[in-house]
Amino acid sequence: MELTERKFKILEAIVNDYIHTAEPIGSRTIAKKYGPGISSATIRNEMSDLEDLGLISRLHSSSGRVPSQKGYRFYVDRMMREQPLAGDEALFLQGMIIQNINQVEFMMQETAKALSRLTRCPAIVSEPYLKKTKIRHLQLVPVDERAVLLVLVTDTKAVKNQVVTLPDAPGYDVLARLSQALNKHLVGKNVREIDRTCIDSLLEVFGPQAHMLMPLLGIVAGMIQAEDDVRVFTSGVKNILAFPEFSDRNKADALFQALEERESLMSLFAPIANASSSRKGIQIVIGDENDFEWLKDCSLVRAGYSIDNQSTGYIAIIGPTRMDYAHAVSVLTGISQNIRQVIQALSGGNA
Amino acid sequence: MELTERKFKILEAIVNDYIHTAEPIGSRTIAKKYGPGISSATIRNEMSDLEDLGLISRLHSSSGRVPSQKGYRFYVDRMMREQPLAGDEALFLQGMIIQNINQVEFMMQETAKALSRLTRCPAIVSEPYLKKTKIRHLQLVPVDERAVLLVLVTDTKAVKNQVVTLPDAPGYDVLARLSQALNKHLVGKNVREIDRTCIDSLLEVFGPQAHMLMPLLGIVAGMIQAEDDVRVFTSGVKNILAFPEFSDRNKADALFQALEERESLMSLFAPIANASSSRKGIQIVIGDENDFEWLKDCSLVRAGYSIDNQSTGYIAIIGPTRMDYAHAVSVLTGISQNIRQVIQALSGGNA
DNA sequence: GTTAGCACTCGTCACGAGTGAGTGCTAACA
DNA sequence: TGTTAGCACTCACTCGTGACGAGTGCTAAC
Repeated sequence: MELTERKFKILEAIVNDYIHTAEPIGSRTIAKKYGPGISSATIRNEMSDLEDLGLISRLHSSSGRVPSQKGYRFYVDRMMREQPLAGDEALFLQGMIIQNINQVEFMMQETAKALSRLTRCPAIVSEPYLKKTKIRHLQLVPVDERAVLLVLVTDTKAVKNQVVTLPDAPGYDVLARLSQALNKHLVGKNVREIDRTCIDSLLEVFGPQAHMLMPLLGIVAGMIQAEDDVRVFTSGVKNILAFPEFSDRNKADALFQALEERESLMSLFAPIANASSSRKGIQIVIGDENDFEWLKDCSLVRAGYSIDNQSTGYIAIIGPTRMDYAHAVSVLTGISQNIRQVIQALSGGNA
Repeated sequence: MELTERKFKILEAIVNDYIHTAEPIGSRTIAKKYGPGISSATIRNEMSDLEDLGLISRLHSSSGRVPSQKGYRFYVDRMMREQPLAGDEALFLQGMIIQNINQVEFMMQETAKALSRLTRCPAIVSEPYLKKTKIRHLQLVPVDERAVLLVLVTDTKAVKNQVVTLPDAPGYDVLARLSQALNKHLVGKNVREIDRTCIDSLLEVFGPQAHMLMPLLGIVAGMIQAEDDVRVFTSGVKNILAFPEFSDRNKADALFQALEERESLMSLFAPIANASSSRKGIQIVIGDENDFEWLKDCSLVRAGYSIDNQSTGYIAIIGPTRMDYAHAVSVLTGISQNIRQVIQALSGGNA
């Protein structure tokens, strides 16, 4: 779709205005902003064309125009300009790299908070997805006669733990041997690398007491395979109330509900099938393009954050389709870089 | 304050009605419900007396009456009847005692969910407060050359962990000795019992390498002393939107804000100074009785849950002053008993 | 192709009448 | 002395109406 320079500018004016005011834009308003060289009547003609193209629409016959979903998509793909973070925003992010953060959980929560504060939208952050994370250490901690706590440390210093009940009561020596064997064979591997070969050689080494090993292996596999174990953090959910498009109780309700449920939050981080743009690693899904009913009135802007250039977790915000995409993109870019720095610091690594 | 039988019944009718309808109650409405033996005019006279006593009030000169805060307090302390859980509610709770819950975190979240679902109010649940919980096991897990992960298991099977950087790089043997020493001297103790004497004897035993022990002791102390480490879970925050008294955006906003911040949530579990009733271990704080500005329009109903009759954690709900106190009390009672059962199962103990 | 002018549409706001739920007061009654 | 019926009064709420204004499309002139 090609537009004349003037139509392009008019569409841009409509989108920008509507993003900030949530009010339909009339021809006269644009004529004034666009400069004295053009009359409102001309703008009206142009707007009529834009409407025919499906880029803008009207709420009723005599209202101003609002961008359509197609219009937003056009804007995001073709018109949105890169926007540097405002000075105070950049400073805010600087301050976020707090020293002595040694709990991934805390860092995630703080990230979500920063994200929602800067964008004024609900923010969702998922912790690093273990699938691509390596096991750094495994430890068995006795809890009960037959129960042990299996602690798994990843290379991002995230810690998972689960109590496992063993078939026999393991002596101290057996526990030590189990620990050693698990570490020897599993440390340094990610999920893909824990395959049949690996497990077989582990069982072989352990010989007669292999039956003690099995439940542990199951749990280790479960802990890293199951997406279930990835924690998701939200912040600023109430921000949706500030958008007039959610003043309808029912719409807000559905969103709130979804944002409280882990399952629906995880679905935000699924691969995106529908049309969406990916620019500098930022994906934008607008309105109907979303797969889930509760998101049809919203747009999702998300980014993966990465360690050593491997994507391992997601940050995202949700807002009305009218949201300030350009600003969202710059904030997400900034924050995902931030996380990378912090995680690298955490894992004590040199990038 | 003594009331005649009739005034008592009228007040009761007003409170009960208002709790369920949120509409001011008129004399005629009461006359009809109260039975045919009394006229609305008489009720009006009685209501006038109740108003003089400060138990009910009017929104404007010709409106019906609503209970005042003092009226709710009177109701809670003197009139509220014990109410058994409804059959389906009891069943719901039964179903909650899920097998194989071996993560305290998950259990807490489920509890909050149940609480908010049954009361239709925002629910807040704090995990067991370590101050009264005993250390079951300590473990040092190597993470880096100089960094170790300190894992602390409590007798409720809750697990805390934190990465500690040591002054020297500890060898494997040193780590083992550290682990042993910590366990020998700290296991089975709660915070009060980790005193100077305990620490001194620990340092003495360890002799020349005491400097390695100090940072660890600091962290252990921090982990259990700091109330900071108690996690708080919420659920059903959006429920406040269903109450007409929070249709005002600003009121809802303040509440949402507070319910997202750990600090304000923790304050809900502080000792209660003001007037409040405690009945079967349930505390009720009504409106202005609350210490915090953001709670002045709400009532708080909370209960401690306990293991071996020691209070260790809290569950609570927040609602409008008009909330259904009797029902809240029965739900909180049921759930706190539930938690006790689950935790006992978790800690593998025989009550 | 652009623009001024004009008739038309439609949402919003302010106003006023009507309605109904509720009250207090008074006088009569048991 | 307590209870009740009747009545005048208050006040929030609803609904219809008219004025207003922002916006449009169409037409004719430039």
